[in-house]
Amino acid sequence: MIHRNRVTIIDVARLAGVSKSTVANVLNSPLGVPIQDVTRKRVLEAVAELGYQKNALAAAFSSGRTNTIGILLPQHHQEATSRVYRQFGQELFTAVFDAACEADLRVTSIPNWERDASIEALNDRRVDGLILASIRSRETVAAIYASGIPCVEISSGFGDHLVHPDNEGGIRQAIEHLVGLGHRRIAYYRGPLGDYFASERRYNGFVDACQTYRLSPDECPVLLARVEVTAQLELPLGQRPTAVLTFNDSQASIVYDMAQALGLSVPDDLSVVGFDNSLIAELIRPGLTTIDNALADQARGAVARLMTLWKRDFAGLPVSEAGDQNTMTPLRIPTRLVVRQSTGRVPKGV
Amino acid sequence: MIHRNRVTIIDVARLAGVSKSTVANVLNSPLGVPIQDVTRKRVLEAVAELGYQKNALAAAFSSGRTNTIGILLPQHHQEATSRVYRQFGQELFTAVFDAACEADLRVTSIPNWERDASIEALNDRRVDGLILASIRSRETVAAIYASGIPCVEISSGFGDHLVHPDNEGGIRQAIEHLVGLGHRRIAYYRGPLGDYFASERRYNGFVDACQTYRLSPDECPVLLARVEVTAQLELPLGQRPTAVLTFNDSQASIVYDMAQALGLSVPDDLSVVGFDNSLIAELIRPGLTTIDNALADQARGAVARLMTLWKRDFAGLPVSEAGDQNTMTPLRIPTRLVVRQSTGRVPKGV
DNA sequence: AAGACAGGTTGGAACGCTCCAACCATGTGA
DNA sequence: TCACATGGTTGGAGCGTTCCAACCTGTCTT
Repeated sequence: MIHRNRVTIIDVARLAGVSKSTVANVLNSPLGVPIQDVTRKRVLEAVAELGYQKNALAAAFSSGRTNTIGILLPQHHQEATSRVYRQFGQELFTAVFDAACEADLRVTSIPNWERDASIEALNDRRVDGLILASIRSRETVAAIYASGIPCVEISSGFGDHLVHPDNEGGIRQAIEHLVGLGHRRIAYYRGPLGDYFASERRYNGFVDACQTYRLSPDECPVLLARVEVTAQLELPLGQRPTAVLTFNDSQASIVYDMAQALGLSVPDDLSVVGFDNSLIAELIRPGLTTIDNALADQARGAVARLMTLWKRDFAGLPVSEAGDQNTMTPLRIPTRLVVRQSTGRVPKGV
Repeated sequence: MIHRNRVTIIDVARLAGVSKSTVANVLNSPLGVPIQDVTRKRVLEAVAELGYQKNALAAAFSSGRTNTIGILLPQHHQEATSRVYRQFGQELFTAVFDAACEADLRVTSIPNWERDASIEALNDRRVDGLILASIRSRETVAAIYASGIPCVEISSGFGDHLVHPDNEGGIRQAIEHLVGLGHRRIAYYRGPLGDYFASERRYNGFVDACQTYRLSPDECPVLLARVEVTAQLELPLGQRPTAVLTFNDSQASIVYDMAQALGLSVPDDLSVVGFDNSLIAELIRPGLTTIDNALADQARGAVARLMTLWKRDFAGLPVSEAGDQNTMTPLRIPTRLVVRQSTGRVPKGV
């Protein structure tokens, strides 16, 4: 070990002619310990003169708080995981990172967890809390909650502390947009994804919105497989959907490809709406109209939630205290419609 | 502080009937301390029985080693930063993360650095080393090196320890591919990016490759601005480039848009080749032929380099020891041509 | 005058590891 | 027999903070 002889709090104390406790009080002043202005000034001068830097490691060890959030991304490693899918995790990481920075917290990515079930390894005190992203295994989530580390889930729904986009509302916004353009035959391509939390919510949102806007279920089929989409698009005008709403942007790009194969133009013959406003929506042509899932807001919400859990933890209350409404209520983040070029008025003759 | 009464190494020692040093020796066995099999067994049983988990924080504090790599992504925060650009940083983070996992290391993302020049804040002992990604400020890099934290640069070239893709070789592969398809008029869209490390290398690679393949500089213009690209593509067949090679994938998608605006089909009228094999290359249509920058290999290389720096540090040698060839030589990672649908045979009649 | 109290400061224990010098057997060569 | 190495184990110092009870010095209250 190469302990370059660093300046410690004691050196500062000596130079300033005070005790190390006083130095600590000055440096951690937000804690509310009163200090005379003269003293504070002397200490700060000594700090500046010696170029003192707090040893974050020692502080963390002593206090038990690391000011670090761990983030668990789903199946980060699996070779089979497609790049588009990883993309979501990466965007989420960035969003959490930015939110954490605003709160002066650090972020680390936690490895390997789903593969070797090494959830206990989380317990090594390196993080004060966890953010779980889009986890699909109920057991995993349960085990993590059981470990006692404060944690918040984003885009999944197994545990106590949830943050997710307003999936139903987002779908409603999409339908509203399409209805406004004259569409009545709107298919929902639910896609092959089964076990996502969002999948179910969005599906429910679709059914609800159809009722709200008095769209007949016959005219608004829910499609599960690619062949079904193709079959629908092959129907003659007047019978085929004039718009397809998809579970996420990646599915929308699949619809693009199918439409092209059938000689249908987006948006002239077919309007397409995605969900998430991921990078792909920006990149594919025509630009995809989609529902922004407000990832940055989700992340901010998750970080804030984590911080309230800490505060409560600090006050000594049990985490699962019943009746603590404001932390147990899922945080639902408003979505926003982003209109690009993939949606247009319903074709003439419908 | 909520010190849940956790199991410590001393509890294990007591149960196993040995000293805590012995427990430590068993648990850190790779260090080469010899231990009797009976003892090891007893200790491990005690560990299992008590469910002992090493307090990583205490270990880090005591040893001064955190087994954590910090990664500095460029301009992470700036609002103006485009999503496509962030994408690179995100992919890099993932690549480093994966590489670090293989080496049993953690990764944290370091905030705010370019904005408030808080490089000293890196010195808080939270990380053992740094990976700098595509930094554009020579001063920043110099300051970080000066701080004494071992660090390796990816895709920039200011300091002592570099990892970068074989930019020249990649461009050569691209040219070779195009020449093989019959192209002679190959434009290089260098784009507006000025101060990237890779920018210069790739440009040099282009000039070299043109010489190698005896392509005349007149027929192979280097384009800096969009208007120049448009001007070139407006020339009649026989005079206009039949292929455009771009500095990166994002530029290639711009060329797509310009070609479409001019009624040129990719790849029938115009072949396009990108660089990086980023997500965008996969997503845009037609799929973009591009040079894979082997980010995963770059990351692995960077992590490995960092580890050799630690080893050397540990041996007490000065970091900037002259003549240490194998750590001072930049690591050049081979690239790979990825052929998709954006390249085809040169149009008839050229 | 004595007590209570507030503002400001202090000393030292505690955190749970790592690391090292020292130690104890036992075997080996001279 | 002694010196010496070798395998295995141990006790204790040290890391640099945080946190708390205690303390000091005034001022206010009764």
